[in-house]
Amino acid sequence: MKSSKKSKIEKLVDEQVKIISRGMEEILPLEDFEKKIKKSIEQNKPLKIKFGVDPTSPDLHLGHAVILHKLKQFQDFGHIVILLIGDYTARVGDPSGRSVTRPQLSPKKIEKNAKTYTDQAFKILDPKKTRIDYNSRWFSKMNFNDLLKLTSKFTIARLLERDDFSIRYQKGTPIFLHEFLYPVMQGYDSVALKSDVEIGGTDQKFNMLAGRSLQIDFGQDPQVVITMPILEGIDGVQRMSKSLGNYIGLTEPAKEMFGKVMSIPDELMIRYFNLATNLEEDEVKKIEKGLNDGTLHPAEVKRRLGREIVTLYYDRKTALEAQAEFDRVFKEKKLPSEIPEFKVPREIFKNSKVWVVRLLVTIGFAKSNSNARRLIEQGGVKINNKIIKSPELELKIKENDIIQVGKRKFARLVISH
RNA sequence: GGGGGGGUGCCCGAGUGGCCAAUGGGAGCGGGCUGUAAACCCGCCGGCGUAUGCCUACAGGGGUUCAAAUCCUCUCCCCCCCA
Repeated sequence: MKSSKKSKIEKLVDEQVKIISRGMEEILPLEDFEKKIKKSIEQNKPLKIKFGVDPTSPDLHLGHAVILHKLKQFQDFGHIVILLIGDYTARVGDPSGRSVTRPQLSPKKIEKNAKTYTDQAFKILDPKKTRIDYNSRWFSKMNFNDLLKLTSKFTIARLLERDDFSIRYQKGTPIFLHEFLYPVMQGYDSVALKSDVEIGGTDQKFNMLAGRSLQIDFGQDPQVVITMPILEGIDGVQRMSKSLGNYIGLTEPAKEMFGKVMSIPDELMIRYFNLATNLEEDEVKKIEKGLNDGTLHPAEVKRRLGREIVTLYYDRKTALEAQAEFDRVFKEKKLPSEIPEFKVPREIFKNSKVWVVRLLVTIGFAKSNSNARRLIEQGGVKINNKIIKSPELELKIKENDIIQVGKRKFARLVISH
């Protein structure tokens, strides 16, 4: 009797651990994780899963979604997710990319960003099992004494272990003192929240482990650290990020999403299936096999990937429409079904004609006259599907003329009076 | 506090008096090939309405010179070594 009950709990533990383990990079340490899950089941008490959020760039993309999906799995098991808005740490600035001096964000702006962030996150997360907190809640009350106490728990050598610090140190790029404090602060967040698990990208490993050691110092049961792989952006090389411009945003229109997926390198497809869709492992294995033995055409597989991803954020129907639109524009080279309108102001007309270069700049398809000239000289500009050959051209434009730059920029002209 | 080395275009990085709007690579952009994939090939990559022309640019100010990214000087910033 007693033993069968115990094994039932163990089965539950195994199940949770198995699902959570899928697609993650590391669980540190695994034994602690099993213990925590077990305790949670036995006492029927959900675990607190912490995820730190930077309110400076509120646009979420598929890279963030990797973690959000994992958090959702925790929620499905009944655990509580804490989205910790790093409003206070945002003022410190992330240690990476020191050349960019971040503008100080006003509390209002931070609040707005946080709202945008959580709205997007709830495309995946269950709001009922999510708590939102702000780390200014504890940091703004701290004094210098508290800070000293905290910092005395870390050594420089330990901080220098961290990858990006040691690289910068070796390269001779400056590391500022306040940047050193970043892991300390993130670590203290875990203490303040008494978190059971912290989850983040592999780049956050050090900071999250700092949380563990601080919690021990504060006499708490240390959190388990789960690191998730960092998804490459659509360039296939660098991590997906807004500033690198290689991202697929969660709120992007379905057509954009689909199109961007189609432009990722083939080698990345399986990784995207694993990290950015909900397909079962076995299914992904099948696809991988098909690709390898040539029974599946890569282009077809990529279309499927596009559909899966769009379906996740919209629905099946929208995904199919996005695919149809893609075929229409890029396979059949037809005009998109919807073309954004641009008002052509009267001032740029001269004797009822418009200089092409000026037109391109006015509607924002070229950064400068020189840029517009180059585009034309290189044959990248079409009006009503006819290539413009001379940058000197003055043209008579009519309502609804279609201007195209490159393969994907279209505009329908509207003449304002 | 003392000594040394640096700051160049989106990034890396050459250039140490004229031939420098500044070699090269990366990123980006346009074209070709294709499956808007990758790889590859060609071209562009400060601005100015039409220019063997002008303007703005090599951390910032001042100066030398017919001529400066390059020399001098002051200021600011970064790195290293010693204390």
